[in-house]
Amino acid sequence: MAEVATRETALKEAEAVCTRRGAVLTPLRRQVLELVLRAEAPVGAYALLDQLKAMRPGAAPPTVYRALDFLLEQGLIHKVERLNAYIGCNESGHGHSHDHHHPHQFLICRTCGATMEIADPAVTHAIEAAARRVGFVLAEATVEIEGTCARCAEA
Amino acid sequence: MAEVATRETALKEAEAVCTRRGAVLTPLRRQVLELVLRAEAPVGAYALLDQLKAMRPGAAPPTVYRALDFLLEQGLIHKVERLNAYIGCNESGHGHSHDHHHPHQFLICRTCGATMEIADPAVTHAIEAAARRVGFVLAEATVEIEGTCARCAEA
DNA sequence: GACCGGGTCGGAACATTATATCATCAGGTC
DNA sequence: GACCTGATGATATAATGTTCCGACCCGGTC
Repeated sequence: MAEVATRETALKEAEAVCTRRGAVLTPLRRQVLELVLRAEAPVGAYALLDQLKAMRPGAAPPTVYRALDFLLEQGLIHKVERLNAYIGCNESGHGHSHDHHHPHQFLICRTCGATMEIADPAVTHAIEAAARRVGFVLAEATVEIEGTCARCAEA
Repeated sequence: MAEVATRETALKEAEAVCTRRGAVLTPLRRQVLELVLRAEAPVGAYALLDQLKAMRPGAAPPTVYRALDFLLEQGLIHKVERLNAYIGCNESGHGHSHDHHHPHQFLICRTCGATMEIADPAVTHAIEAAARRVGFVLAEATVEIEGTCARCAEA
């Protein structure tokens, strides 16, 4: 499967990114990251916890949330606010080498749940301009677009 | 205070909007709407519940959530996903007469908590274009911009 | 070696946000 | 009156997220 290869690559790169920054991708954090990457759609913290318990019987909510916080901090995953769920950061294409927080947008399919990350410069620019116009100093923008993905729309 | 007048107007208009649609702005719903409008910043459901209890001793979570669902449905309030909080819909300026769901964006100040609703056509258009480009059928977009508002930035 | 300090993790309890379910009541319709 | 519908009352429970304390490891430093 191609996805497996992609995931392996992503994990290796995550490792590299952390090392470069003096952060440590511990086995626990790596496991959680792998679970997030393995999922087809954004995953909830407690779904991750359930899976994690198979490997680590003692796992509790803080176990997962600490790992997620770390991964969010490092920009390796994102949180989808509308779903209270987490998704692997997809850098493909755009030139951010895992910036801690890079501008991005999500397309969330209501039918199949698949969530796609894009980084549209026009959207980013329009948001920056809108903020500037009212003297607002932008720190981070959440853009979550809900609807029907191409595949589900034609079916 | 000007805000009181504004609020009165908003409540009257809400009443009118509901009637026009055959929906009923019951006393409970009206009270919840008023509490939301009265708040300076987005309010959580349980904060509303606490206030509501003063007027309705029997109020429970479903009491508030049902009212909020109705108000969301009617487009009289919005939910701020990043804060799990609710805010009155501000139509001022743009021409939507309480559409059920009109495109809008939030500017959330991390310092003072104030949250401003805007409706920037460029942002809306860029999002529509981005979705169309990948064959995504847009239903609704959440745009929540966090940062520092003009007032807090200069202070 | 002994000691300290930071970072990580285990584990219990708790806080916050939201929903499910069933009962009740008022108003309209047949 | 019997029946339906929409709104609310009331209890319980689910889902999501945090606080707190203590243990442990590891890299310095004396």
